[in-house]
Amino acid sequence: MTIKIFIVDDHYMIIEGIRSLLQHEAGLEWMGHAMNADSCLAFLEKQRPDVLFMDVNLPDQSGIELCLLVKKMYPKIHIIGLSSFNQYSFIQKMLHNGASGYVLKNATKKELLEAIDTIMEGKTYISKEVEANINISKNIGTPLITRREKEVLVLISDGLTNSEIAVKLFVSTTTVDTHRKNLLAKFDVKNTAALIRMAAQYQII
Amino acid sequence: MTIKIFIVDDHYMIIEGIRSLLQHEAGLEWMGHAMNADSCLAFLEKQRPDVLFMDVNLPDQSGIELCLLVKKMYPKIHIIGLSSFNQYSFIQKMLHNGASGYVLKNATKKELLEAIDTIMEGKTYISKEVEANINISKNIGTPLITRREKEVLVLISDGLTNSEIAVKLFVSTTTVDTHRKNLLAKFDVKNTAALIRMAAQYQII
DNA sequence: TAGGCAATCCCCTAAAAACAGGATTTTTAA
DNA sequence: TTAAAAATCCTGTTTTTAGGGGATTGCCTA
Repeated sequence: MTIKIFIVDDHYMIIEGIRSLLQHEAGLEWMGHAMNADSCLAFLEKQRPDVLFMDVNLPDQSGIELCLLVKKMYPKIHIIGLSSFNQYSFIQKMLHNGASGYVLKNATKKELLEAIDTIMEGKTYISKEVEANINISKNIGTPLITRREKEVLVLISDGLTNSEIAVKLFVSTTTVDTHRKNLLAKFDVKNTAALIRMAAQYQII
Repeated sequence: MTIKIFIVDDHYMIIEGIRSLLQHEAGLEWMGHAMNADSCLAFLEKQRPDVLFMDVNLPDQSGIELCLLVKKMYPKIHIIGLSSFNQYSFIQKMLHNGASGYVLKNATKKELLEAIDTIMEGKTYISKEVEANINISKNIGTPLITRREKEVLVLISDGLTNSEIAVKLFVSTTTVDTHRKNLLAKFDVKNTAALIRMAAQYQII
């Protein structure tokens, strides 16, 4: 039984890279690629791969959302998250949304084959490099902020004051102030400057 | 006459991707790859490609520095910068350090061939996508800040208050305040939050 | 050698953010 | 369905920034 492989990624070189690494592998069948979420979904309407490599960042829709969608519609498809960044928040979200694995875009052929084997057995594959980072991230702790907190954070970084944010979000200034306090606490910083720098580093803004 | 191609990139898939796109192209000779600056330099001691694709981010040394080094030692090699990010500061630095071109990692085969042709004619190749971004970046204009202002900016982003910065720099708090005011004016923002976000975007901090 | 710029310092006021310590109501997820 | 989490609101006080004015020194260069 051959394992059917499909990939959705907007980077042509990654598609070619993975294809080049896997195409002639025994037991694998290369079904092709899509370069955005829409064409990926269109493809899945007609054909079903066993393994779907999915870029976390797609042009039309985030891979994180697409992952949830695909898993809901076709639960049998095993999804492997694909990203240049070893970023805990992405990995966490992909796995939460049903991905069975996560590999970086600098993975070797050996790693890819290992990933495919592992997830076809129903297990979860996380490359060692990523795993190490998860532990670090858990320790350092990328703050888990809520939707509303993120909204506020973005508006703060836009240069708005509490009262301006309050007007924009139709809430009281004290509410905004509370969100702000929580953000400072979650990021463990003592003022806005440090908050914004960390948010930028974590790529939240 | 065949054009000899070499690549230095730590992402295996990018290497394979480019190889897959170019390897069987008439007139091109694929020399191989290096995955870090050191092995790239070691390779160049023995062989000389005509075109060298160079990742901006390498594990042991930044591609920006490597570019300068390679150009100094082997001026005849044409370097094409390679990056996932359409970031003006990188592009600018690569070109300043002698690169002849800059392409993104989602380039198509056509684009790569165009890039190679263009730079072999001695011209500079910048993909349209990147070019558009350069113009935007130039218009927005990274503010010209002084040494001292940058010092203050970094300390602000560390979360220090004016008085803490004053102690650290052995100056009065009013001095720090003045620098801060000048920073706000130069970045054309009205508070610290927006200042830090811009500084992060411009990669000043 | 004069003008420009960087770096330093000062005063004052108003606005904003940080700190403290609450409370209530919705949502969400186990 | 129920407990936890998120979102909302409040009253205070203190600290820090922002905005408005200045001024002096020293260095570089046109």
